[in-house]
Amino acid sequence: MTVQDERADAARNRRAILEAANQLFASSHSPRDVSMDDIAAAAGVGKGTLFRRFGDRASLVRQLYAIRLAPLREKIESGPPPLGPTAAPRERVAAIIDALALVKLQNSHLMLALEEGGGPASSVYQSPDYLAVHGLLADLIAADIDRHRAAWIAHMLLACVRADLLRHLVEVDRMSHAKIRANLIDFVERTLSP
Amino acid sequence: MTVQDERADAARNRRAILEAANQLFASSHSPRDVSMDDIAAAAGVGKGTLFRRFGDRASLVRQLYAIRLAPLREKIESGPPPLGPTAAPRERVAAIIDALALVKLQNSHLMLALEEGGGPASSVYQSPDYLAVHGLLADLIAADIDRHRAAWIAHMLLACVRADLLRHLVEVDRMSHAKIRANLIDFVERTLSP
DNA sequence: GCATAATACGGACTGTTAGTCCGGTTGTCA
DNA sequence: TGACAACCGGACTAACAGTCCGTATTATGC
Repeated sequence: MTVQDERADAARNRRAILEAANQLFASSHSPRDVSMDDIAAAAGVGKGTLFRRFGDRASLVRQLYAIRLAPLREKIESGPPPLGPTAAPRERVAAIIDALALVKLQNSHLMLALEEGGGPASSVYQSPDYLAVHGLLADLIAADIDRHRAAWIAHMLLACVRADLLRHLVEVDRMSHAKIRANLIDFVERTLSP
Repeated sequence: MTVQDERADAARNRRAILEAANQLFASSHSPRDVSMDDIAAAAGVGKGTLFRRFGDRASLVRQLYAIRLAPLREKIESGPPPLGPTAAPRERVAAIIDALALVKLQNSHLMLALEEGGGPASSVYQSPDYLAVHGLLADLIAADIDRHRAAWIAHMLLACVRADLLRHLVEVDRMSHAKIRANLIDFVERTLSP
């Protein structure tokens, strides 16, 4: 057992917790309805174990989020066009926004938990994930479209795919996923045009 | 004393509570740092009084918000152009977004409290205020720009003036209020152009 | 002024939650 | 197999939103 490996029981519990948390968030109307006690109980694990593994609620949610985002991250970092690095900047920005929207639509429960519960002073905007995608978008926009307003435009595009807005469009405005994505792509293209 | 008037002590306490709450939210880093006990104590009032007047935390925050928003609402409903009803739709939309951003920048503490703490399942998007301004913007956009995408565009424009985004732009990206508003106006105009 | 009833007050109380702590247990390795 | 490090569980704490009811204040009719 090398030093950074966890013990077998620890690994088993970690998986059980992630699984249970994901399940509970998915089947709850609001992330607030899911308490840490609920998650521990559903995972068949003591509360102490849950908190020792994940530190606090926000970290648990972030790990769940990271797991769901990993495939997209992979495609963006080293996949084929239009998401990968060899795509033309303009198409790549549109593809990234569309893919983000898709992931958020498909995992809205988790995304809501992430954007909501963060923690006292923790803004979504300071999370490594937001910073990374914002930085990438800003670079792409700066390279091809508008050097001066790149950071600004990147923020605006990301504001348009916030999980709570998407959720509202789906659940209250009854807009289909397809229509949301079509509108979004159109919107991005207009925004990126001169 | 007519039936809808409140007793003198009740009126005094209501004002004290609103004042104290506003003060506390303004001087706190995050709305979460301000508890209802804090507000009651600062207002020199018992907790029961606070909850009897306002029902719950979300209502209190909404009332504070409504007070700050009242002047703008007034200008939009019956003021002169560019905010009032006689303005050309395109200019009016831009003016409304700009004015909203200004109010939010000037009252960021309250706006954060509103967008954050809402309540279990209460989305910002279902509040009467959001619905009202979204409806107005959608109507204006439908009348003059794009009938088909009006509701969508209105949502996107409002997403761009969310309090937490504005706060991030100010406090982390160190963007000046003037620059934010300039970028925003430019962005809105581009969005509303064919 | 004063009696009276309606109204409002305050703070002790409840229920729930995130997060901590430590005595006991289990897995790993020699 | 034995020893020890890592891990486990759930009782515990602190803090919070929201409730309740005996007491105090206010308006009103006389």
